[in-house]
Amino acid sequence: MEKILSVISSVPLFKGLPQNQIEKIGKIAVRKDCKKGSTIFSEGDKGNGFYIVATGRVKIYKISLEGKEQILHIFDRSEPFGEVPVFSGSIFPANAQAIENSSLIFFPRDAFVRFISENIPVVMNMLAVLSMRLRQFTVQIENLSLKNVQGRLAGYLLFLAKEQKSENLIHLNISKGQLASLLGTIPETLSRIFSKMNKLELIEVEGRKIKVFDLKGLEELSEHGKI
Amino acid sequence: MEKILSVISSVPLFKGLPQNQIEKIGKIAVRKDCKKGSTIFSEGDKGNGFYIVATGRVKIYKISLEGKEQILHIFDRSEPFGEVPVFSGSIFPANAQAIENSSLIFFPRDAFVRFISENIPVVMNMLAVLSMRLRQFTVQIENLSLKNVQGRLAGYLLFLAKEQKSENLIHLNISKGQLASLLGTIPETLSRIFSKMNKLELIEVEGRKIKVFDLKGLEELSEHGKI
DNA sequence: TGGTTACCTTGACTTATGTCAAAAGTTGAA
DNA sequence: TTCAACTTTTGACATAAGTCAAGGTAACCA
Repeated sequence: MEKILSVISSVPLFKGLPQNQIEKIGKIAVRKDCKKGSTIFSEGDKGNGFYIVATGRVKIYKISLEGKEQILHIFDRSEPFGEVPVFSGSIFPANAQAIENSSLIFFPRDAFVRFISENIPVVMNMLAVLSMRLRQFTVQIENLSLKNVQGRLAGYLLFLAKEQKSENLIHLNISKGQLASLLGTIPETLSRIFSKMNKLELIEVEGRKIKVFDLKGLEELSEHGKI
Repeated sequence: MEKILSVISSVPLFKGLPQNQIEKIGKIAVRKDCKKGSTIFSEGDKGNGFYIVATGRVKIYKISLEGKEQILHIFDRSEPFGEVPVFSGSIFPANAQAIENSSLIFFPRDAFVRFISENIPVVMNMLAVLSMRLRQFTVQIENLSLKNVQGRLAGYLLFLAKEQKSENLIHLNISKGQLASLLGTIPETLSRIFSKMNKLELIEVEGRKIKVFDLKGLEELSEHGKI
């Protein structure tokens, strides 16, 4: 039980809450463990609450009738997901699946709404979370419609480099197949673009490790889709 | 001044507010008139507040370096837009332009935040608004990545038919060029797909009027991208 | 009412990306 | 260690969608 509390108190969503409020919300929370590959919820399911990732990772994705997958987002430790149905309507707009063995904290809708209804700081934090997410989605829509796959990949590599604070060596945190889905393409195309970037001497790919030779070139590619 | 109040009181965002609160928020609001084609804000601008459409229409869009446009959303009467910077960071993530002569109501950030900081119902409404928008964006990302242009157009026509409660005759509320941008394509491609749908005897296009002959076919197209 | 501007359509061509199939590489459990 | 099950790569090919250029239509203003 302490473990839940320690996660809750480290989550930006509950930043600034006094200890007694943290404990209050800890009483609402329920721990759920998910094995890698297990489904957390599916599009159309009734949303009776939302989640926070305690450990592991979760992908949010859509599936076409033909079976093609588009990943909307991958959530890491201490990030909340699945809040949309809490505040609007009641069904999840997408699917969620654990991509690693994960431990989640679940907040049942009614209890949570009751809690925040008297807690302005948390509501304001939640507004900030949703706004950030909207911001990210505008970027994703822009990427899908205004950039080619090469530009999207370059942009993602730059994002990773920044996140990992490493300009020369970056590490893919998901499989290439999943990366393809996140970038809105298929593994074959992604593979071809990787080897193209190799030939252009921008990067060198070795499994999940990527050596970056030409950061400027990647930036160029990310902005114009070509060099 | 009464006009602002009448708009505010009809807006879902402020639904359920008592009259004295409506008046309070009316004192915060500022009216801004925009001619068709005028820019309301640009991506990267500092966001000092958000807007509600009183009359007219506004498009939110992104532009690539090459000049291609992707419309993210078109906002109608009584819909709020530009809230993201109010709650997260400070710059607008996209551009806004009036596509008709429009009258807007502007809410300066600081005064608005001060107001809702003591007004739980409005914050909860705002959470609902942002959640709805996230929902819409997930659909748009799904459309862009998992459907072809034909499928996206079919889906949009079905959406219009529903909105206009008319299964046989629908009316495009934007120019075909703008529709192309909303669907993530270019006018030439859109034009070709319209004439293809004509040949398939699904619809008949006459300017902005579209006669629908085969609703089932459109649904098929929207789901599978082909018949 | 005529003319200018913006909007829309059509045709010929190019290209990025997807499809299908098979080989090569990698991983992990028995 | 070995075999089976994934994952990734490669090749040949198909196709949706974009580009460029030109012509047609509709809309608007003076």
